[in-house]
Amino acid sequence: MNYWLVKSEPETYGWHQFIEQGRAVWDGVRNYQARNNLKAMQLGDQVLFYHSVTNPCVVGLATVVRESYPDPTEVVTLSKDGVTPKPTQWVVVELEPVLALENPVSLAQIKAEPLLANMALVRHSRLSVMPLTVDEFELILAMGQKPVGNE
DNA sequence: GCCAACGTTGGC
DNA sequence: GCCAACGTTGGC
Repeated sequence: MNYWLVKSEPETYGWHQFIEQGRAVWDGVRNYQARNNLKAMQLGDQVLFYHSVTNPCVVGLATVVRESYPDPTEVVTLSKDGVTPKPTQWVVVELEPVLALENPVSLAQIKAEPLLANMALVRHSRLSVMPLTVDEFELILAMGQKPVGNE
């Protein structure tokens, strides 16, 4: 079992849309490090869903329901001979929602927590798919399920 | 809306 | 292979 965090801009694809659809094809990732993380995801892995840009916070928990396969949104390009398609290089996974956090865990809270200081979210703010340690994962989940005002 | 950080591209 | 220019992401 592995633990991950994925980012999405709520204006583009937010948690509520994810809930309505009940399943998401996590496409459009165009960064090698993030892609390698997608490839490493396994069925049943736990994935925190993070809203970036607007009120940045972890809003929910998802799980991997299909492992990586070529990204259908990738534009197919041809090799120099003009005939052979280049192998696709980007991948997607499919996710399903598990639960919404009662209290979204803000980036400010994460930054204020010394145990979370090593997260890629803090150290490499532009990475959109990142691994978490089990401790980081469980701590954020616990923070998100505490009653309001009890930090 | 601004800006810093980072990744990618292209000229040399 | 280096580096400047540029585009994008994301925090504030």
